[in-house]
Amino acid sequence: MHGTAEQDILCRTDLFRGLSPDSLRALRRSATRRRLATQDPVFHQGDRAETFYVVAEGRLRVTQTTADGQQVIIRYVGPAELAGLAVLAGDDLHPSTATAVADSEVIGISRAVIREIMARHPEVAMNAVSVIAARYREMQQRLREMSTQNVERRIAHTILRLAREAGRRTARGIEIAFPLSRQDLAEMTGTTLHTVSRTLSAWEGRGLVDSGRRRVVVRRPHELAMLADAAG
Amino acid sequence: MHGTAEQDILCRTDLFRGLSPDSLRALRRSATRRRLATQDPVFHQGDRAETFYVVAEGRLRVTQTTADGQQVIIRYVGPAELAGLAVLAGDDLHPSTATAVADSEVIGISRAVIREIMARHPEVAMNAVSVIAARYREMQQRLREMSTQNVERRIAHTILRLAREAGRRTARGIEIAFPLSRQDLAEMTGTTLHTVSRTLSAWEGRGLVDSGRRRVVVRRPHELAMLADAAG
DNA sequence: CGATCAGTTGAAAGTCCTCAACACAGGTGG
DNA sequence: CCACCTGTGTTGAGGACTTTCAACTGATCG
Repeated sequence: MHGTAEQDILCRTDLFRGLSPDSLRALRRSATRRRLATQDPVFHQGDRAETFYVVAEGRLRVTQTTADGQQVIIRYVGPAELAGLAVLAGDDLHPSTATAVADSEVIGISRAVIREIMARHPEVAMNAVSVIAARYREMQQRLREMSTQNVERRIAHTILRLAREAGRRTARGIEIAFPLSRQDLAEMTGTTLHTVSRTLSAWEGRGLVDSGRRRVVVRRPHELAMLADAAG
Repeated sequence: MHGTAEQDILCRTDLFRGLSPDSLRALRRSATRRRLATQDPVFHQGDRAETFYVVAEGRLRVTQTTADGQQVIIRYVGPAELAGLAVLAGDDLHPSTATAVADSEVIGISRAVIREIMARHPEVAMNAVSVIAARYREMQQRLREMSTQNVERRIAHTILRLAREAGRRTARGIEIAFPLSRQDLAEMTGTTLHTVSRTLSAWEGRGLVDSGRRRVVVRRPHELAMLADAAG
């Protein structure tokens, strides 16, 4: 059962798109599966980059910590997405930390195996180029947001993005389907948890969102999007 | 003469490292060379991504413009570096604009050619992964700076980076070897030209830098680095 | 030599952060 | 079962940092 799910996940990733069933089977044999509880670490910033991971189920948070201990969230990684891209590039060390934010299952693939696959199957190497280029573009967009938008718009954009990636339709609106605290949002938008709290309170007063302890529901996505695209 | 220089540049890029002399010769034949004067555009945000460029000489500025016309500088690109990475990933459109900031020479390579080379020579595709991953890491670092540091430290980091990439030793200190205005620095650090001007004036008063019309010289790199790494 | 571009600086205003105090939920252990 | 402890969230007050607005200076270029 799980074996099948695993293969499904692998062939549904952008990275392995187009790889032959035979190669996928071989890959699956050399991959390791790991179950994670909430808060379990996958790898740490500064670890040797020996293995990267495909998320089969659940969600990881990828963070970087500065010399003086401040943390920023680079990204959340969901099913069929990758964590540990440094391994694809052959870098020595993981530049970031990955942690499960929900019960998760990941498939680990070693540097040796993926490098060999890329060397033998150029289409996989070219997929890797596309995957990393997509992340690069994402990062450019966030940099642009950080450079040009005020805090409120950045929070709005961030919540809308998360709702798109990990939203669950409910009676009350679109619920972000993993625990998300004020502090988390602050680390994604370059602000403080206090400012996030004030902003969400204001939105709650206007009926745009409904939020509480590590929980955010977007009640009026369209109005929130208007706010995100307004000047300022 | 130029032919030789051109081949030198191509085989000195990280992208084509390890490619055989024969393939390099073939590549050189299908590449186009273009001379650019200061301010000449190379490609525009939104253009079809048909060609990417290796800088043979000079320097390009890569920017993104927001819907409301604000500009941010993604990066400066110097000799042996690439502009137009979207082409490598097979994306449809250039997400950014590249412009010469000095008299330059670039070598253009079409999407069809590079995709074919990557398909035939997996080592080039893997090089491409490394090149883009390095850019991704750079972008992560800048995002972290934007998220956690005040304006003064961001400007300090930015100037030190430019001095490292494009610095020229002079009697007075390390001079950034291309025209760089207050506005440019503002677009790299997410602030305004006024704040950059005030900051540089203060530094000038302390003898850290020497700057003027589109010109920055770092007089005391070490002290500037201390400032860049201090808290705040 | 006039027009334009780049830079400087003061004053006022605004955004956002810091500090502080409190509220509330959920789990733990007595 | 309840008291406590910790993690999370809220909100006020004050202040720091940065922007905005404005006026001015000097350099560059046709």
